[in-house]
This record gives sequence, C-alpha cells and structure tokens, in this order.
Amino acid sequence: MRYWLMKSEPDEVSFDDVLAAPAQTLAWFGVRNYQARNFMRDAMSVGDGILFYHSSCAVPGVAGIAEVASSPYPDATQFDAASHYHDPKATLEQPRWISVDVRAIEAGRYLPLAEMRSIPALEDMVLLQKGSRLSISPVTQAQWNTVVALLKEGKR
DNA sequence: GCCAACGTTGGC
DNA sequence: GCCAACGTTGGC
Repeated sequence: MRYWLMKSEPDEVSFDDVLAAPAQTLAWFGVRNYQARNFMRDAMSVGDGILFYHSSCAVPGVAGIAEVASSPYPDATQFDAASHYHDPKATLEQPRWISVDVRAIEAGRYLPLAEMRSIPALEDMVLLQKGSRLSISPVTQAQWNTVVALLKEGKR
C-alpha cells in the first residue's frame, strides 16, 4: 500500500467529475512524462491512496481523496489522431503511455497549495520542492496522514 | 501573460 | 554522448 499525489487540471477533469462518474471511477489519461508513467506502471497497486490535486487553476490544491482502482493499461488517447494526447510513435503493439482507473473516495475541505506550504510536516513533499512538475508523485505515510487530517477538518 | 525550471529533441 | 534550442509545466 502506497500513497500518491496526482495532478489534474480541473477544467479537464475535476475531483467532482470523478465523484459524479459511474462507480465514482474514471480513467486517468494523458500522462506524457516517463517518470510519472513509470510510477503507474511499476509502483502503483490497486487500493493505493491518492491525493487528488487541482493544478493550473485559480487556487491550486488538494480537492479530495481517491484510490487506484485498476491495474495499468494502455492509454487510449495515444492512438487517437484527433486527441491532444495523440502520440504518433505509439502503436497498438507497442503502446508507450498507460492509464489507471481512479475512484473518488471523498472530498474534504479544499486544501490550497499555499496552506500546504505553511505546514512544516509537509515541507518534504515532492509537490512542494522547487521546480517540481511531476504530475504523479509519491507521498509518505506521514504526509498522507497529515493531509487527510486537514481535509477532514471540515467536510463539504 | 510572465518566466523559472525542467524535459525532450536532434545535430554534430 | 554532448548540449543548444525548443517545448511544457504550472504558480504567480
């Protein structure tokens, strides 16, 4: 059992979108970074905890708690010539990019990035390191416990 | 919209 | 394999 932080642009897929999906589950698609892909491929397991983070928006921050709901499988958008995520070098025989399914568990109060930066227990989070842009990053048990406690301070 | 930081590409 | 140029990320 591991823990992860996964970034999504809420204009594209928000935490509420996942909550509203059938079985509260959506495919996590569009990862086009090898390090992030390798985390999904090599280190994720069904049931791992996910901090669902909203990036590239007015107030970036953690929007809710989710979990890994599938094994890795090829990301369909890489084969779609009409998709923003199309990769001409990927083939059905040799896919380059993968997805996992993500199931929303619960929304806490919204935890803004600025607040996370003010919390000493979170200062080592990969997300908060200078220049960190990884869309999927590992979270320690202690960091997870801290963030979950903050999310549960006030429920929506 | 700016720009720092990082990743990828491609010529050599 | 080096590294300059270019593209992307993402907070502000």
